[in-house]
Amino acid sequence: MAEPSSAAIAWLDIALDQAFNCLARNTGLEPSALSWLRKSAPRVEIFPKGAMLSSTGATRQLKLVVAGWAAETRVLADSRRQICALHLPGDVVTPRLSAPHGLYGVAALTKLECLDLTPALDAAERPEKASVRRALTAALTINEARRYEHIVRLGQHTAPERLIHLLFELRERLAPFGGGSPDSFRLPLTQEDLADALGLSVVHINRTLRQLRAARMLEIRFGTVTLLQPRQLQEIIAATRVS
Amino acid sequence: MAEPSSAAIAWLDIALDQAFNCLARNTGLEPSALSWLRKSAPRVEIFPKGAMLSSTGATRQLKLVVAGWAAETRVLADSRRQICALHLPGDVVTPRLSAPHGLYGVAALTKLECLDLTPALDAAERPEKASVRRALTAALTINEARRYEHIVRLGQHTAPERLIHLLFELRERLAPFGGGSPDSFRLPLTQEDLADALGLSVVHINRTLRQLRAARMLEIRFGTVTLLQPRQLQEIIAATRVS
DNA sequence: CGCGATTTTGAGCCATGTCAATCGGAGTGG
DNA sequence: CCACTCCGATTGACATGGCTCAAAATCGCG
Repeated sequence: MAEPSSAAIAWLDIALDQAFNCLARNTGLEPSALSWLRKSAPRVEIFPKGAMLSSTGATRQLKLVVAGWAAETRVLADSRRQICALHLPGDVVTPRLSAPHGLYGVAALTKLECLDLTPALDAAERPEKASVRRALTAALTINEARRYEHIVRLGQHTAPERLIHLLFELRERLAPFGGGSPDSFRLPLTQEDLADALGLSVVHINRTLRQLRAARMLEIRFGTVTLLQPRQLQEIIAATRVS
Repeated sequence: MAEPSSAAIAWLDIALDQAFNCLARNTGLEPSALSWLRKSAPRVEIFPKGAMLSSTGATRQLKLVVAGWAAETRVLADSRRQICALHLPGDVVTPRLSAPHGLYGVAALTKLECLDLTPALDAAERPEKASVRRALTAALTINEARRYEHIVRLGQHTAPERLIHLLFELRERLAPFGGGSPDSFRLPLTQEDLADALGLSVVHINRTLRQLRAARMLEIRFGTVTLLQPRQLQEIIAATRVS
C-alpha cells in the first residue's frame, strides 16, 4: 500500500474534525471527552462503495461515519430491498450480524470511511467516562427517533410528501457541512436508493422528481439537490407534522 | 378506593407472574435478578382504555406491561395516525415526552396495567446489578428489532402481506400466554387500529380480512383471531422473509 | 329500545406499480 | 477516435391496489 500523501492526511483530518464536531453538537459531548474519544480510536476503516459493514462477532459494535454515506438495508426473499436508515458523516452506526451474502446489514452507498468506536464503547463502561457513555447513548437515541420518523413517512405519507420530508431531514443533517446555502447539498443517492428508502418504485420516484422540477420547486443535477422553493415545499408537507 | 378483592389480587399475581416470566424468557433474566426486579417495583399503575402514558419528567422512563395492550402512536397535523409499535404483557415500554393533548406518545388500547420500572432502571446502574441492566437493554433491543420489521412491512409489503406478517408476529409474542393452540388468540384491536398500524385505510383492512376469510384462511370473531390455514398463510408471506 | 362505535359493502377514482423501450454518460478495449 | 457495453435516468402505455365517499348493517351497551 502506498504512503498516503500529506494532502490526503490533511483532508482526512478535516473530515475527522467535522464528523467529531457534528457528533459533539448532536450529543452534547464535552470537549475533553471528545478529544479522549478521538484519541482512543485512531484507526480509520475504508469500505468501497457497495461493501457491507458486517459485524464479525456477536458483540455490540459501534462505528462513527467520517466520510461517505451508509444505509441499513433489508433484502427480502424476492429481492425487494428496504433501506431502513441512512447514515452520513457524524452519525454513529451499529453494525449487527449480517447474512452470509450481505443481504441485510449496513451497506456503504458511497466509498465510506469510519472509525471503530467499539473499544471506546467498552471503555465507557467505566464510571469516570460517564460523559462519553451519555453521548454515545444520545447518538443512538437520535437514530431511534429517526426510525420513528421513517415509520411515519412510510405509513402515512404520499410519494411527494415522503420525498420532500426526507430531503428536509437530510438538509438539517447536512447543514453543519456544505459551506453555502443549506438549501443546496450533495445527494450521492441513486434514484433506486431513494425508492428503496421510501418504499416506492424507481419509476415513481422519477416522476415525482419530474413534477417537482416542472413546478420549479427543486432540482437535482450532478448529484446535487437544490431546494428552489423551500417555503412551498414546506407547505406541501405542512400537514404531515406530528403534533 | 375500595379494597381489592382477594380474587382480584390473585388474578393480578398470575398476570404479574406471566409478564415477568415472559420478560425473563425474552431477555435471559436470571431468577435471582427477576425476583429482585419484581420486589423493587411493587406499584401497579392502571390506565383506562384510550389514556396516554405521558412521561412526567424529561428523564428516561421505563414500564413493564402486565396486562392489556398499548401502542406507540404519532398523530399528524391533519389527524392521520400512525401506530409505530404495539406493546403487550411482558413488554418493556419507554414513554417519552408527550404532546400536551396526547397527540403522540404511548396510548392504552385497552385497559392497561403496568409496573413502573424506572427506579429499577436507575438502580441497575450499580455494577452489582449488571444482570438486570443487561436484561433491560436486551428488552429494548427487541423493541428495536421489531421496529425494523415494521419498517420493512410498511415499505415493501402489500396489504395482505402486512396483515398476515403482523398476525404471525403477534402469534409468536402471545404464544407464552393463551393455553390452547397458538393459532388462535385474542386480538383486542379495532380494525381502525390495525389500519393505523399497517398504514392502510380501515376499508381496505376490512376487505383484506374478508378475502382471507372467504378463502377460509383465517377468522376474526368476538375479538379472537384464528389462523385456519397457517401453512397457506405462511406461503403468502414466504417471499417477504428477510435473508 | 336507542344510540354511538364499529364493521361491512358498493361505486368510482387516483396514486402507484409493472413492463418495456429509449436515452445519455462513463468507462473500456480496439 | 470509435464501437461497445453497462448503468442510471427518463418516458409512455397500461394495469391495479388501495383510497374516498357514502350508505347499510351489526354490535355493544346504557
